[in-house]
Amino acid sequence: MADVAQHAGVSSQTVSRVSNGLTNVDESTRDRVLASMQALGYRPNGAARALKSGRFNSIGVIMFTLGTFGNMRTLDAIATEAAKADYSVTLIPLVDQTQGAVTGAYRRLNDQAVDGVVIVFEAHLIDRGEITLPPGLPVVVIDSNAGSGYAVVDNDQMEGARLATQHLLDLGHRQVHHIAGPTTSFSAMHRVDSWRATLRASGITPPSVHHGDWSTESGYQITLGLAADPTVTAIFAANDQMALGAMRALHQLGRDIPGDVSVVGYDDMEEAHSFWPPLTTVRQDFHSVGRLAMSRLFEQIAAGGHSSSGGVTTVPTELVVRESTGVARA
Amino acid sequence: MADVAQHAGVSSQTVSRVSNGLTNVDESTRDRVLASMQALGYRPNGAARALKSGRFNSIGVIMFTLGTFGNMRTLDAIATEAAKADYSVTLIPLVDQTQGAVTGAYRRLNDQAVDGVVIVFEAHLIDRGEITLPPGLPVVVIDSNAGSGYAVVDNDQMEGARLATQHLLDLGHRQVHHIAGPTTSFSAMHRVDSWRATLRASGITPPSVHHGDWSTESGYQITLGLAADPTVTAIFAANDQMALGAMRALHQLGRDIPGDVSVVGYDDMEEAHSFWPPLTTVRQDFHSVGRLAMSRLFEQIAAGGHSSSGGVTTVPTELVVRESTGVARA
DNA sequence: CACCGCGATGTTTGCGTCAACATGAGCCGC
DNA sequence: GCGGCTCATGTTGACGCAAACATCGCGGTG
Repeated sequence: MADVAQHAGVSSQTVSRVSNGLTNVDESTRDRVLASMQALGYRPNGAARALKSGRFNSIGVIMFTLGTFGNMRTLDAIATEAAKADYSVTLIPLVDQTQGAVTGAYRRLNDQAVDGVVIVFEAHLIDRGEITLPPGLPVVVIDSNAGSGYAVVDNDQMEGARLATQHLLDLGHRQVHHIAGPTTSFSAMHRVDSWRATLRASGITPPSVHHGDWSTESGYQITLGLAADPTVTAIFAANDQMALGAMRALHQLGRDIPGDVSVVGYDDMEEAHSFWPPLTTVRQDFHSVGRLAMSRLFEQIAAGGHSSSGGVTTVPTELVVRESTGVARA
Repeated sequence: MADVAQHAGVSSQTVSRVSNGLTNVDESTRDRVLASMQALGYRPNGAARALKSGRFNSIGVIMFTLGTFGNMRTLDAIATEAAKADYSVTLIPLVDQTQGAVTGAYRRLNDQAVDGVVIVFEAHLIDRGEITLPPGLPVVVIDSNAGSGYAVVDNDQMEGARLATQHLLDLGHRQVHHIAGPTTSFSAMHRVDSWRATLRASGITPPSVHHGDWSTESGYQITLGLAADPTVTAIFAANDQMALGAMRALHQLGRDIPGDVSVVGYDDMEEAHSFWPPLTTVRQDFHSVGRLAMSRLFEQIAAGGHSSSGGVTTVPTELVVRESTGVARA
């Protein structure tokens, strides 16, 4: 900066003013400074600026895996929103759920300069004390609803599962089987609860639940078992991948979809409308989740990080009916 | 930091030494300092550290979209590698390809403190001068091979397309049709070139190419047109999504896969083995790409960012044969 | 016993920037 | 014509940390 100042024949403070776009600089001086900046290839040092201002214009995102459709879409939305507000996004991946990995992320979080964090994973790890956040740091949790004091933004899991289950009942199916996500996932457990409640509301005793691990393979294996029973006519899978695996198993067993068995997924990933048959599924609005998470985070940052508003913001879900569901056989 | 020093009855420099894990501190002193740090909830200020050291322990990733399978897998690998080396990853999304968006990212890049950047998009934008990187900043480009002076890491697109095409020829198909990615993508164009070359090597005149936009929908639409011609027995799609769309169109038209038409994809996304039928595809090793990109970037960082080694590192691809391809009808 | 060396710790200084205050030149109005 | 005002610009100091250097105490050595 001093070099630029000398080159332009002004003081460094004037360079600072130009670089920050302040108005009280004479136009000719501004031009001269800009030219010098160009000539010397000057770029402001973000670290020094952050040091002075105490703001980093950066938010951290903590997640276990980029591998799931939902996380990815959420991250995309967060990054987009952050960019609009002139914030950058720093990724803090947790390689696995062991204590060591969590501790490492914690250290990286501390070292790193962020104004706030978004946690995209099951927050019970926080509750169980397996991860500790610096006090006073603005935090928003996505895709979970631990009873923690943190702000939470989530898709309406209860409503989504209800819509899916009710849709199958409305088509005349007498029973709806559920391929759930892992028991460690709050989202998965909410969908299970809501599926059960919806069946009970229609006077149906819920069958036993089958837990997969979100993968197509687990959906395939579980369905191979389920479909051995010819009375099974309706399957609700907790995500589109497991629904895809289920459909593969049904195809392989020669069962017609939806003639013999109806299948509903969850997520509405891009590919779902091109599955064979096109998949009826519950659309999650990840973009809104990301947007709302960011706006709640920005609120906290603006408030100095002291408003520990632990409310839950819920984003509505929507059933998308395609061709993998049909009326039950008579 | 001063507070901690006073609380522990030492100088701030000793606190600094403890915080950086230097060895020349008496054990009792270290314990005392650590206790004080805990008690006062002290966490080091990354900005100040970066300011002093000139290192940010952070690398930037520039990408247009998180929405494609390949980008997401690559990002995952990069984040994992970075974490191992104690670097964090800062996302710099480019909302669209307009000049404005690129300029915005450029500004953000300058403001942001990064030790190097990985560019995950078509680098011809750099060549065309639509984006300018600060001189001396270590750069690695992924998924492209612009003739720019930058280090490039990429999957072996030529080999992958050759494997796919040759596989279909080996099965006895007399002609292989290609659903390509958009013309703006280097990867897509390489696959086109290699597909053509492989056909010509067998004395076959390549048919006209059809460009999709990577989406299932575009694969579906193009295949609807292609399959109107009953002599079409083999389709090679430039990614798995378009292959999925192609299979949907074929199902809809009542064509058997692979009895009537064989389909090959590209990427080997998780879901591909659960498509119906399970998709024969070319597996790209995104993890290796991310790993190699990071190691080349770290080399440059270690060398002070001055080694503009513009070499291309190629990662081998592999054909995964499943059930969407079969011998040609007699 | 004077001296050296070494390891633990303290002191000083400056990284690049910007807020706060200081300066100084031009302008207005009475 | 001079006080007071505005606006452009310069000067100073501080943000939190760590490199470089200074100091201190202790044990060993000739």
